[in-house]
This record gives sequence, structure tokens and C-alpha cells, in this order.
Amino acid sequence: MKEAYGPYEIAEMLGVAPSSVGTWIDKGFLEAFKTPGGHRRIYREDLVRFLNQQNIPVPNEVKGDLVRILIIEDEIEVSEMIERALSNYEGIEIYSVNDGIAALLEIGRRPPDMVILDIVIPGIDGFEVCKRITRDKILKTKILTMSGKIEPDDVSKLLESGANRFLRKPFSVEDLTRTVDDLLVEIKESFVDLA
Amino acid sequence: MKEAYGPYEIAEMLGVAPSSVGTWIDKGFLEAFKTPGGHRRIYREDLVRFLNQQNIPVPNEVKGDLVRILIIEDEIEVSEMIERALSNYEGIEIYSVNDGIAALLEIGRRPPDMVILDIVIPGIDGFEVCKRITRDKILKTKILTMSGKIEPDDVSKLLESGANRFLRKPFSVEDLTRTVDDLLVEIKESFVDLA
DNA sequence: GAACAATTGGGTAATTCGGGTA
DNA sequence: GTTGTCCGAATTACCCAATTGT
Repeated sequence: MKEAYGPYEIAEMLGVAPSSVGTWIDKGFLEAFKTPGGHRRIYREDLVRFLNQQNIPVPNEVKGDLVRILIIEDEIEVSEMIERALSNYEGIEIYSVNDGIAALLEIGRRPPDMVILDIVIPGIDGFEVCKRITRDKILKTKILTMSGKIEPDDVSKLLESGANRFLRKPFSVEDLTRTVDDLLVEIKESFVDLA
Repeated sequence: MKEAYGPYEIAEMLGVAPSSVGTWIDKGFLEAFKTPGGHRRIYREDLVRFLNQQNIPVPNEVKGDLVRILIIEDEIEVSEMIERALSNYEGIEIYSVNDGIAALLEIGRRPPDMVILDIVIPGIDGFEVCKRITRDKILKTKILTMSGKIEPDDVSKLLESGANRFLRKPFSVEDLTRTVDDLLVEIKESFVDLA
């Protein structure tokens, strides 16, 4: 897969004039480097960061293929149940961890498009994870939270922290898949196909 | 780790046409040798030198020989002092974060060879970070911990948790560089093991 | 060692580029 | 803030036989 783009390419992708892309680079909105001959090139990683910061949908060509879903849950039975429930979805990749520290390492390693997060897990505060994922504009991760013991007040605090959905445990497979389907639609909306 | 690249490979990495890489070689910007059949090959060392000379960020794929050091410290003055102290080291790359969550995300994204870790930082327990880094087989990270307020008992607990060294604050530049030098030797020794 | 796919060099014409300016 | 136009320069596409990798 291509790892760097030229201004002309990006301009065509976004429907703007090449000189505008040059302006963005000069103003520091978009990170770029120069070839020995002075032509500008933009690493894909920098392009994605720029698009996310500007709330511009990321073209599928730039994003890659599979929608990645990370399950963060310390009860094995629950995470296995979730994996089973999602196992016949097409075009997604599921991986899971069972504590908060491993979760952050994994998010850094391979940023997911969606996390399914048990608020009460060892190692770290679920609220903080939500806040952090939301604040970090590089990540456009949808957050599905879940918990058994939680006060009504906490649910709204959770959503304020950046969580997109909440499921009270125990929940049925139908509850889960309905919520995941919702979020998948939102994720797909943030990507565009270039015809 | 791969030690030599072809023009096509480099072209793809930088988002450039293969023939451009050929031009750069012909003009002397980029050092290369020729195979018996006349094809050009570029040593990684020469590629890195070229990228640095041109102010082009070195893709992760290429910078295998750099020792990466991550500073995890919430007091800006301290982290700046450390960066200054290490700024004239050759062959290392320094980056820093100021809270535990950012640290874990960064460790996942670009695994460091050494972390310089303030035990008391916002967001997460320093002991847990040590344990987790040590347990993770993918990470071969050396851990240099530091703190001002800590009980003697805690120091040994820290070393049990996987930390390789401990520095009591405040420490001098000499204390720091001596300890870092030690760890750099250990890191370089483990590089040899892989070969 | 043979077969096959991928990469390469070399030359030239066509395209895209940056930078200054409108 | 974005786009249009100009020019010299850098990059690219295109060709195919040869080399290299698997």
C-alpha cells in the first residue's frame, strides 16, 4: 500500500485546488516533507491526522480496508460471547484484551475504529480511557461502553466523557448487535468511496 | 532486518516514482551500489543518511538501528533537562509524553528501547506500567525509573516489578548519563543476540 | 535448474510541481 | 481562504529487454 501522497493527488481527492493543499502545508495544518527537488510529499499517517482534525471524512483509499473492533473486557466469558456474536460480520477484524494497560498499548499499536469497553477493568479508569480516546484527534474511535454496577448519574457522565453508547449488563446478543450495527453505520459514514 | 533496498521499494515508501529515485542516485543525493546486472541497491545506512540530509522523517520500517528513548514525565522542566542531557548522543531518538495514558498509547505505537519513567505521574500507576512492559514479550524495553518521594521498600518493589534502574530526584546530569550509558550497553548487547 | 512474476535501467515526451503574484 | 495563471525545474509515464526474486 502507498505510504505517501502528493499535493495534486490530495487536491483531487478532496475536490480542491492543488495550491490550497500547498497553503495548508505552509500554514502547518498538514505535515509534509520535501523531495530533493523541492516537491512536497505527505505521509499517509499525517494525512489521516489532518483529515480527522478537520472533521473531513477519510477516503477509503487512504484508510485501508477492514473495520477494526477492540474488545476490552476482563471476564473471558463476556468477551467470548461478544466475539461469537460478531463472528459472522463481514469486513471487520476483532481483537481483544483483558486489562486497561494492554488496551492502551493495543490502541496505540493498531488504532481500532470501535472499542467495546467494560468500564470496570483492572489497571485503569474507564472514564479516563473514554476521555483520552475522544480528546486524541488522531483516533476517530467509536466507543461502546458496558457495565453491570453503575449509577444512573454515571451513565450521563460516561457519555460526557466521550462514550457513544452504553449497555447495561447483562445484555442480550440482540441488544449488542443492534448497538454495534448503529455504530458501524456511523463509522462507515465517516469514510467515503471515491467513484 | 533488511539491510538494502531497491529503488522501487524506496519510491513506494516516499510516494514517488521509481525513476525519481534513480535520478537522485545519479545526482549523488543518494548513495548506491550496483548489482552485477547493473541494478541499483541502497544500503539502509545510506538511505537514513539521505533522509536526514533532506529533512525527511524516517519511516518506522527503516529506522531499525536507532535506539528509541521515551521520556514519561509530567514536570516539563525535568523532561526538558533530560532531553538536553541526551541531545548530543548519536544514534538515538528521543520523544516524550506527560501522562501515563499517552505513554501507553505511544509505547504501543512506537515501542521504545528504553523508557525514562517518573513513577508518580497522572493517569496511571508507575508500578503497573513496569510490570506490564516487562510481561509483554513483544516489548524489550529497558526501564529507568525516577521519583522524589519514595520509601526504601518501594525501590526494591519497583525493581521486582521489572524496572532496571532507579534514580532518586533530584539527580545530576552525570547521574543520569551514567545510568543511561549503562542501559544503552545492555540494549546494544541484546541487539547482537538477535543476529 | 526451469518457469514465472516482479523489478529495473535508460531515454524522451508529457505532466505536475513550487513560488510569486493577481 | 481559495483559486487562476505563468515559468523554469522536478517528477512522472511510457516503452521493452535484461535482471532479479520466488
